[in-house]
Amino acid sequence: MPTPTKERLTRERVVEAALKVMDAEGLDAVSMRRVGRELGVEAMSLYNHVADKDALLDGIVEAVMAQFEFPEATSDRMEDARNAARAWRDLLREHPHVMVLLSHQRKPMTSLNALRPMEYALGIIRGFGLSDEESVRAFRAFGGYIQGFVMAEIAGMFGGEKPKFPVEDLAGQLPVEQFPNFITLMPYLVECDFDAEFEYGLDLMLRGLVAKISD
Amino acid sequence: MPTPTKERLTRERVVEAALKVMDAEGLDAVSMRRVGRELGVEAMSLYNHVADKDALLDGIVEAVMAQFEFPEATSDRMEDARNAARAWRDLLREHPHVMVLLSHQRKPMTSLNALRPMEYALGIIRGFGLSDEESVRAFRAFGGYIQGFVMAEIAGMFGGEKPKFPVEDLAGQLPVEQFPNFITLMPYLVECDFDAEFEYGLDLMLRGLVAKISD
DNA sequence: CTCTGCGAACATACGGTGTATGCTTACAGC
DNA sequence: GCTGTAAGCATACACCGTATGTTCGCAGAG
Repeated sequence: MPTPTKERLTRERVVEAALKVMDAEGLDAVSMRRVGRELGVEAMSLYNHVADKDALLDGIVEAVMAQFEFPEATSDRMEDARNAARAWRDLLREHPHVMVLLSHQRKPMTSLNALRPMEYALGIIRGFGLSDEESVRAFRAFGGYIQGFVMAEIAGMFGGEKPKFPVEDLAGQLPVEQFPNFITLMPYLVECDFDAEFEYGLDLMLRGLVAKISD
Repeated sequence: MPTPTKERLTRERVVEAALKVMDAEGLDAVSMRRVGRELGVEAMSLYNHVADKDALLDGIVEAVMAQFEFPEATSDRMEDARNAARAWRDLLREHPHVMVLLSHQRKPMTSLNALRPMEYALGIIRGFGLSDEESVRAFRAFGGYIQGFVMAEIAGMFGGEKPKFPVEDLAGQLPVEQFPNFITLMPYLVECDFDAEFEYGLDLMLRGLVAKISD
């Protein structure tokens, strides 16, 4: 057994360390030097296992995808769909900073680990009995919704707990006559029960889907 | 009249230059030095008009929001909703890199310019006759979908034209028995008519909404 | 007109970043 | 034990955000 204190570097260990740093200190903290330090190694040593920083970031995304927890199937297709959506949301929320990485990706992900959750979701959607083409469309629509919702959730666009919508600052200086809807809805805009809101939008899409199917 | 070649710097001019650089060369190109050069000025001069780089990036987001083009109202609520969604998508696609900025925002936007499109959308949704609380939920659901779809679209997650899904590379090495759905749907996953797909998901949500209303 | 005051623009410097290049070290196979 | 090879390291470069201190140009006062 080799000395465990000086275990060899591997691509996996490098990516894992980078993910750890990102989760703990944010995306900006993920520098080659910082990740190296996390592993007790100089920055340049990482390049023996990772082409460049972009490749490292890609590795992080892949590693996160690999953590997707496949929900158990139930007897209810609707519930399966909901569970899959929830699992995807949970995963994104567990690693909030991957959202930024996803948002400036420039190519589809192709690693098996990244594809497996996709395969899983496609299976569920096909179960609804849509045509192949429409299955793909529904898949993308749901994917878009989930990702977009979580992005807004994480980014704090919905107000909610995090920084709280600065109503008091705003309400005063807002030209009332120009923002009637905003002002009327302010009480509900200020707070946000993320779970409930997520389920609401999910329900919207699912209802639309069954409506489309029964055409 | 002051010499036009040496016009004074303003916050507006700085932000505008930064937006121009971002659109033309990407987000990474937006550095204080680069923006300064765009204006024929040293990097540090920018700090007379912008607190720091984060404030500059916030300014970019705000400037983009201000470009939102409000569609004319029609006699059809559904069509109005669709038009608003399309306008929002168009705006995001015109400045693809703001997506990244939106995704690591940490607070709601509060400038009037940023709020105006929101006010507009809230008005349309309230027109459907939902309760105040439900109007907000629907607003967030739609917003999530649109943003998420465009993010996936821009990021190239859908394959489509940009880098084309590397099917040939993938199809060969895919463990076929583990990815039956993926392989079956591959033809539709490879190509993507973004406009049509966007409309499909939008339709899904709108149908769900009317279904919910007629409960 | 000069003088003054003040904000805008600049110059410099510091500690950080990604990574190209070349060196050193340690281990695998003979 | 010797050697080839790859892993890890040290150095260096260009660029980054920005703190700090200086200089410049113009507005208003006398």
